[in-house]
Amino acid sequence: MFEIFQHYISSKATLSNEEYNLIKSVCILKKLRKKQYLLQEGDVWKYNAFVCKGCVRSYRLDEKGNEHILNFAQENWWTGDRESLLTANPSKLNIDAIEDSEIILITKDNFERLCTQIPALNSLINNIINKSFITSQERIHAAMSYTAEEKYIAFIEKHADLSVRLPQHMIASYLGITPETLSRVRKEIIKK
Amino acid sequence: MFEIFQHYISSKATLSNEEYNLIKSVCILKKLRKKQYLLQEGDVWKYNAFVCKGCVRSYRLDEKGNEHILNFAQENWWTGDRESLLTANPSKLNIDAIEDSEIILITKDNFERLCTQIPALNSLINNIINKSFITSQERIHAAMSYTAEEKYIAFIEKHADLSVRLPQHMIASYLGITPETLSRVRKEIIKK
DNA sequence: CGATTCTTTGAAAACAGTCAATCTGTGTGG
DNA sequence: CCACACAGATTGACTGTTTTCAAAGAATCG
Repeated sequence: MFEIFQHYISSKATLSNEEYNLIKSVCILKKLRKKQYLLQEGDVWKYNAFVCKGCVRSYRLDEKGNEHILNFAQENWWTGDRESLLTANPSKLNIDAIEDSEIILITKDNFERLCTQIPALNSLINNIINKSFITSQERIHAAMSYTAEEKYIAFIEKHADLSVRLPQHMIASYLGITPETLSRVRKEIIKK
Repeated sequence: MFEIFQHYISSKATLSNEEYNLIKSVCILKKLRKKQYLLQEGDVWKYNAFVCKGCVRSYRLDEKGNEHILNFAQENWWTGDRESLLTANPSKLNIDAIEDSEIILITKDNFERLCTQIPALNSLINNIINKSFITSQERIHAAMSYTAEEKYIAFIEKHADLSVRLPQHMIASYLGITPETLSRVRKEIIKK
């Protein structure tokens, strides 16, 4: 399982064997069954988490109890709650597994230590945060200016891989529309 | 004008006089008249920009030519287009001044050099990006699960200072609703 | 299989958008 | 200093998209 993480890192940076060993020594391996929680609302999140296998989603609940998916994370992507991690406040997020998954966890303290010891890892993770920020800006724009149909088309174009392994109602939740609307949108698209 | 920037930095980190001088030596001062562009769609953005005085907005245009405001930046906040900065792609954003403003620009190259020379500045800016990311996640959630009224109330609660200096139609644009809807929402709120 | 979960469909309702007209306030030029 | 122009805000009537609620099909899993 660590090999997957190592392979990911090596595609982004050049590290020595000692450095990999250093990283490996603080990795916590976690297997999740489908539907199992990685994080529940109210808990404080204390890790950096890397998805080696499977897929997880992070979502919030509104006052009416509706789920709103904020992010998916499949193989070779990061997950967690940066807000709770940084502020140590109880998380507003839930994260659970959409499929049986394997996750590597590194505690905040260990991760920070790694980052000072391995600058390349530090810039790697800063890069990820930058990308995440850019992605969210794009998503805000989509949420504000796209119709339901445009949102869906943009999603399957950008996330072709994800869109085939996710149930439709989760895509709907991610796009901020109801499953019924998504079903109708798809019907319209197929017509064309 | 640099004093404002210096004051901001000193509230977040402790730097030596030489370090401040180093920063000052690469600062480009830019004054903007109201409505003047800082960045226009299609240009490549190459700076880190800090607002000393005034207020700017960044927005995108959709196919119909409607403006959608992504961010405001008032005194002591950063602006720019991180996507264009990182990828060197032409920007999809426009940034212009809502009020007469004074901005400090630092070119990408100079900023990176500063960050390696002054680690505290590096972590300061990483902190900002983290916060920006958290803010956008919050905004995505709001866009997906709030009604127009809830969006507006959340906005004026979170941005009391901004809400009094912005024209209503810009707030509407930021919230992803029409000026007419915002006007009606306000009417409803006053009623209560 | 049987049970649960997911998707589809229909009809009605709600919310926000559009278009157009009017009102308000501000600033500029004569 | 007034008048006019202009940008912004409000209001009304109407439209359209999406939601809601309910029910029926389809698919998946133990």
